[in-house]
Amino acid sequence: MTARTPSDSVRDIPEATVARLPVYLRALTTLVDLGTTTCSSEELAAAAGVNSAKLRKDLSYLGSYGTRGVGYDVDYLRYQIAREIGVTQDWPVVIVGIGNLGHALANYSGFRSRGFRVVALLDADPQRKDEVVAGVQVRPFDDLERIVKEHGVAIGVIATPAVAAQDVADRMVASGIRSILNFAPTVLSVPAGVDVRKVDLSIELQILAYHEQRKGQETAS
Amino acid sequence: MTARTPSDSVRDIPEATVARLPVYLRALTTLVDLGTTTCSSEELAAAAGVNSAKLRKDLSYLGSYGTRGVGYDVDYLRYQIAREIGVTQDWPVVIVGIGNLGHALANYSGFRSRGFRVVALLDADPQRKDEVVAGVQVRPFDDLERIVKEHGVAIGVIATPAVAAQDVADRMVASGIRSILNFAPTVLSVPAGVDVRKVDLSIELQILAYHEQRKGQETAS
DNA sequence: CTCGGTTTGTTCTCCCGTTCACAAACTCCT
DNA sequence: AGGAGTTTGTGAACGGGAGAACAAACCGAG
Repeated sequence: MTARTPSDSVRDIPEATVARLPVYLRALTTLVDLGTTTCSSEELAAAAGVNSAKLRKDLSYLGSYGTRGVGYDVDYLRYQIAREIGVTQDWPVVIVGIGNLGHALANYSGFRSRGFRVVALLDADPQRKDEVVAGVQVRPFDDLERIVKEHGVAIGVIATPAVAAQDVADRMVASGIRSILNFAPTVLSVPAGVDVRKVDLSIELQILAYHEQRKGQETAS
Repeated sequence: MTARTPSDSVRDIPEATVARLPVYLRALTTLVDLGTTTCSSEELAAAAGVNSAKLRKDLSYLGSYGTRGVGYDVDYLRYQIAREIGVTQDWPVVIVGIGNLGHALANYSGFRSRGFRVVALLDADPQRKDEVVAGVQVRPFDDLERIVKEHGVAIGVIATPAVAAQDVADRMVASGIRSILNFAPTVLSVPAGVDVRKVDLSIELQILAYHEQRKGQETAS
């Protein structure tokens, strides 16, 4: 991963905790919408689907934002988590590959509501140039570099077929993008300092199939 | 989780390993397409993006399918992993919620090629009843029970808005579905014995944003 | 002010997963 | 046949995360 200098005194939050913070954030937002002003770790844990001890330990990495004997102020805690994750600021994002999945991503409201702004949709197919998806015009892939520079894009989403993914990733890295969310079913190789997260739709199904298969064997024994 | 009886002598594969088997399967399929007949753990690990020691340990849970001094027979190993996961058999699947994401999932070729067959697309909106997506006609949600029974469906995919997800899950469970892949941004509560896996598009982006934010702080310090 | 009830923050222990390192086993060349 | 070179499978050390359990801190009643 990235090297840390000794002077880097930023609190070190465990990776497992980082992965759960967005879940807590969503649960808190739901509670705010319900009009709740205060909640205990037990309640919040139930809403987030985790153990309450785990939740408390996770939150303790951010600081002491609760009150003993009372619980957490929902709105205050929500802001603190949002700030820690970084979704209080605006994150410009480009999506490459406007197939079925690209369409779905461009229209996904969960992005905009969490500080992610889709500034461009790119596709290699010139035929799609005139299309407008979710209020954003599809542009040729070659515009990538210009758009990244112009909007200060740091995060790129790859929703292309597998064969094109590595090329797209290379171009993204060359343009200055340092974080990539990859939906293509390929292992991407990127230089150190660039983060890649992978979402694979069929892998999740295969994991379910494995367990399902075992369930069947169990009842048969 | 599910209770295990003492007589249940099925090899116990660690969860972390199960999650990686589909990755190996895909890497092996790529190698087969390239005409490779044999590969070392080092090569396969590189193709799958993991450590070679981890790969060997993972494979050792399935049995001894390699040859020391030589490596693994690509085609043979591929079949063994596929059999272990259960993708050599046919898995009928229903998708509920034919919005943008449902469309993308229905059209995703990665499902069919791995033993998953979409037998039905369901949507609560009666207006969509006549639509045909990926060669499958959209049907009303109330047909769920009948279709599950008729095709012996064990796996359901939820691609609805968040508010509808819990209801859909309840109906799925009532119909006999025991494995659910949830794309809706909600925590589902299901009875014991039912597996739920969650894919959340915006959570992955938020994790990237967190790391991206820290990168910025680092260069500034 | 004191005491009982409640809830957080944290320590401690246990377990799972990762990685190293090496013996066992196989091939090929001489 | 024997030895050098490879590569697998696994034992053992190591690190991180999960959960239980408890002390510290807060509120409210009397």
